Amino acid sequence: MVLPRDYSGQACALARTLEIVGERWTLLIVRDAFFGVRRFGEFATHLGLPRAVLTDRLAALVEADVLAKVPGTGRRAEYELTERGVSLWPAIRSLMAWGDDNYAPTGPHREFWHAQDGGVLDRDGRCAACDVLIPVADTVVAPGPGLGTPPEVADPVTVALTRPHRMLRPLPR
Amino acid sequence: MVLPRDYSGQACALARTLEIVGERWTLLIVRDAFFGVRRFGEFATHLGLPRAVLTDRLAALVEADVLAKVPGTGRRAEYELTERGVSLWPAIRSLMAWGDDNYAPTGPHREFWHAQDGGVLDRDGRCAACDVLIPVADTVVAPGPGLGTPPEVADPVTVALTRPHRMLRPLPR
DNA sequence: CGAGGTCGGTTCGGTCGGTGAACCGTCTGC
DNA sequence: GCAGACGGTTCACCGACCGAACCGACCTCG
Repeated sequence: MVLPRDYSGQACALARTLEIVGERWTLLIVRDAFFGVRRFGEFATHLGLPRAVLTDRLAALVEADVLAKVPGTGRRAEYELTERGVSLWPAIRSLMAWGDDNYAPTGPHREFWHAQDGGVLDRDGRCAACDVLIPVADTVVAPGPGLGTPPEVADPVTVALTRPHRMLRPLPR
Repeated sequence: MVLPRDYSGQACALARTLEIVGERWTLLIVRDAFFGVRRFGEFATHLGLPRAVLTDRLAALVEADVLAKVPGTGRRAEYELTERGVSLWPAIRSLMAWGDDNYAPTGPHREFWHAQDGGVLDRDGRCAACDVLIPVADTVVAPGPGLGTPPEVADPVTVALTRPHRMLRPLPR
């Protein structure tokens, strides 16, 4: 789509938001960043999108201050969510919840736990055990009942994403 | 974009959601539906999108059971949010809030009030006056400090959307 | 009843973005 | 030093989007 390079004239916060994260693939890239994906190749193999598009999207997200390009190990760059990027979490969480509600007859694809006490989080991010709003960084993402088993031979990124792990932490490599 | 006709292989609730509402214009159409827009021509004039695209999007939303095509006055059809469509509100609200937080230096574009007591709603939809979660149908949408004044000569739909009114109710014509 | 206007929608040609595969230079690990 | 991994670019093809013109059904008014 030219999804959102601009929604000209739309004096609306939603239109402005979609100019940033409304293009094809963009929200999936951001979601993966929440789940710990950080390197170009990891995004490419997990999402299976054309590399030229990935280059374009990452640059746009850095430009918009949603991701930051930071030097990683061995001089390879990594992409890391900024504070602005992390603040997108409630919106992404809501969209996932809607998808689970409507298209996951066997239950949600993923669950979220409070890292400190293991309590399950509701869709607003409140812990069932301690009844407190949990920041994303203290959240563990884990496969839910609706997440089918991945194909026998899956790439290492998909495998790493399918086991419980702390959000925002780089995937083990 | 082929935005989301399919994100093949993505066993993820977010990808599934974006297949439905991730294409260019789709979420803006749904937002307008929340604000009371119901007729083909109203969507077309307010959004300024190609009519062929609007035809396509409305059909897809009806097919996905987000909108329902109902007979209106004088045999003209109207498009109305279904229960499934209404349940998209938290996600849309979150995306708008993010846009306001990051790109509205003078304050939010819109405010939401509890229709019964006039209390201001926070971004989770809780009323500051009575401290209860307010359903969308009991919400009034009103211009906020960040919403610039529309151009002198604005179309009637834009004008109607710029004054406080109950959500989900058809716009006065 | 006939003319003009409104409305919902389709058609069409031009343009733009996405797709997928091949290619390239740098860096890493052995 | 060499082979492979990695991040990124290039290119040709294709489908979606854009904008304007067109169309038929219905409404309104004289």
